[in-house]
Amino acid sequence: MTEAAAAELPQDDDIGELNAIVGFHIRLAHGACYRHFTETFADLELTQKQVSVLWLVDDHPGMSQIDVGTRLQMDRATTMTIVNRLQARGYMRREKSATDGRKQALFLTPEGLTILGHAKDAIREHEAWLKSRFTQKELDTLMELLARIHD
Amino acid sequence: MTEAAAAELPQDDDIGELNAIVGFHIRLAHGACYRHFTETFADLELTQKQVSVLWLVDDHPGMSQIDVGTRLQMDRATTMTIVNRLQARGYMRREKSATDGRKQALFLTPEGLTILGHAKDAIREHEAWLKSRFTQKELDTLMELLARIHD
DNA sequence: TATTGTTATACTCTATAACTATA
DNA sequence: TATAGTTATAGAGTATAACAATA
Repeated sequence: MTEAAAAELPQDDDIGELNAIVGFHIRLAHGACYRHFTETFADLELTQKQVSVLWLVDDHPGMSQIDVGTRLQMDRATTMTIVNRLQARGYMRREKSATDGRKQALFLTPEGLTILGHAKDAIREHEAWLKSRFTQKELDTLMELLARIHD
Repeated sequence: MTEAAAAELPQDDDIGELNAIVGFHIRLAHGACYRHFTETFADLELTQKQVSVLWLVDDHPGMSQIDVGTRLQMDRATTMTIVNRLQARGYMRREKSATDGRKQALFLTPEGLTILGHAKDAIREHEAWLKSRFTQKELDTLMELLARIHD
């Protein structure tokens, strides 16, 4: 790099006015998490959303797709594609709901339970990476502030 | 919903153990921002990433694609697709760099400057929505904590 | 050799619209 | 009428791999 260019671009990570935009920092932080998550889960071949759905359905066996979508803040159609993928891989099954014929009841298969176990191990690793830069008090603050955005 | 089902699913937004995962809150907060941003920018038909690139190139005229990618934490190929789209819409142009033949120098067109002006207005609206739930001190804290994740 | 841009390719998330079945 | 699931479709971001041009 020439001296003129170096003067023009003082630091490699200088983002100028964008630095004052809150939404921009949320986006960058999310991107960093996304990339680390993808690396951590490369062997399991699971995405953040897929793990969230597996975890949630394991917590609430028999829940409907619309419920999954509501809790994870996804559209019906978006939920559909994710459940389809998990079902195609043998991790989840659909059953007609006994109480409401419009709904499908979702359950993990034994294979789904196994992969969720591995996923939770990987999540612990991923969370440790994320938490390493904060004190517990800072983590509590961060989660409380983030919750105000998505609630 | 039956009483049994209501007991099974106490709250529509109960996400169980997932609530303790930091990465999950980042994802949800990002999703909420993403959706509000998309609504706010529906008329302009610009995405978060597109606005970021326009803004950054306006701040640093003549910067290269690799620089854009580094600062916004994107892959070379990812940067490529976004710049292609902005160029196809007439908002940005490429010039061969005078100092390094491998690089392209990026500039906004007059149309790009105009749309960026409108985008900055929309950003103010979006940021106001985001900031409305925080005090200034909380905002400072939030941005500082988020920066520790993406730096 | 390393860097930058480019092209081709692929996958996931996201959503809208329209249709079917059920409440 | 409203809700839930389904299908089709499309756009955007993300990345890897391979290649060309340049440093």
